[in-house]
Amino acid sequence: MGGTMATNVKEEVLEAARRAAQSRGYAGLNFRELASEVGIKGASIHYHFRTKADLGAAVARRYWETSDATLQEMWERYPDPKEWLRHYPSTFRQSLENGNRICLCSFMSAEHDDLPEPVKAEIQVFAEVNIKWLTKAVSASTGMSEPESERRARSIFAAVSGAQLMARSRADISVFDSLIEEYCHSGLLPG
Amino acid sequence: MGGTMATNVKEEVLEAARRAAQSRGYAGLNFRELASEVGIKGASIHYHFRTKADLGAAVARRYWETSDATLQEMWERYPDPKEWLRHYPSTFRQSLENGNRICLCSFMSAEHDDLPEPVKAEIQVFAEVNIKWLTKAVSASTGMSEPESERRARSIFAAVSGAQLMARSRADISVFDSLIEEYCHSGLLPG
DNA sequence: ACCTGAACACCGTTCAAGT
DNA sequence: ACCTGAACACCGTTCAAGT
Repeated sequence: MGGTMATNVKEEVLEAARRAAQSRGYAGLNFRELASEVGIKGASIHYHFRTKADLGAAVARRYWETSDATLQEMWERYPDPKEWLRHYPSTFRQSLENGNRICLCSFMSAEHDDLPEPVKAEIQVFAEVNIKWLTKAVSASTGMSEPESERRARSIFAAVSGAQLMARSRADISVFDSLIEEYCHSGLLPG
Repeated sequence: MGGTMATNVKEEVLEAARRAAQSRGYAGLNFRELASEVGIKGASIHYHFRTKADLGAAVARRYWETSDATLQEMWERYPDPKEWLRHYPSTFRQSLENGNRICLCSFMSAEHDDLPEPVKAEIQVFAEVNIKWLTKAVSASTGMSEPESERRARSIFAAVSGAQLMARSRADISVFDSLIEEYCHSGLLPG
């Protein structure tokens, strides 16, 4: 009878919204469709999330929190810093595996001009969390200076995002793998 | 008098739609708004473009045709193949300069799942045209083998797209410049 | 040939009402 | 506490009808 066992409608909406937003963006989110997935009516979502902007911001916040946790786990799982960078692209690969979805941050970066401020803010945090993690990983595995590591971290983040986007446009995950391989080959990513 | 002097409503719609799509995507295109920019009513656009899908496909086709012409000009303007690659990112930079817009292909790649087939097809051609051009530029300036050059060309296209997307999310063109610089520094782009 | 009014289906949102 | 039907103002899209 613990609270954790109960189905939580709010959580289900949040999860359905995340999946939808990774497929069709913030503009593609709609209350009536999300509601029907969860088994309630469109109007009922407003009980849990006051506005669409609130839902979008909640989804984006949860998204970077999850990413943060996943990256921290990689911290602990692999002893060698070089492993960190080698495994980083797999977090983006998983979105593609999961219904050819892309990173929420990438989709919402494209939608930038039509996004409510609070949503933009949470999306920014996702990028910052990833870049901070990458900076440490680059620094630890190459011995680059801190500003150099950050510049490299940013370029890795942008390049991996671009690879994911291109793979989605072909609906072909092997495109992603080839691009990452070439990033390694060219020197952007380590060996 | 000459047909080239007459204002051409269809052309104006096409141009307004391109600008809108680079800001807000295919989903963000709307007939009433485009029409009011051109001075007609929303419904009138359907005389020139049967459906939104037809308009989208026409915009995307025109987009790769223009890109193709621009790239061919670079062919002729610069004698040294190394200049070709150095100038390639500037075509993406211009979209950012022009109202923080992004490449139509990038936005529509994100929107992949909600795109009519003919639009997807034209967008694919844009990527192919760019990759073919880049392949020649890489091959001519590095002496890499043909398959190696194409792999590198694809990774440059993906990475530059990602850099543009990230710069848009910050609404800061200097982010783009820093990323390109770091691509050069890392070896993805030449020196 | 070129354009429009009016209708349609759908959206986010609100709110009084239900349990 | 949690959900709903109905209504509202608005949107993109369509099509028969205008000139």
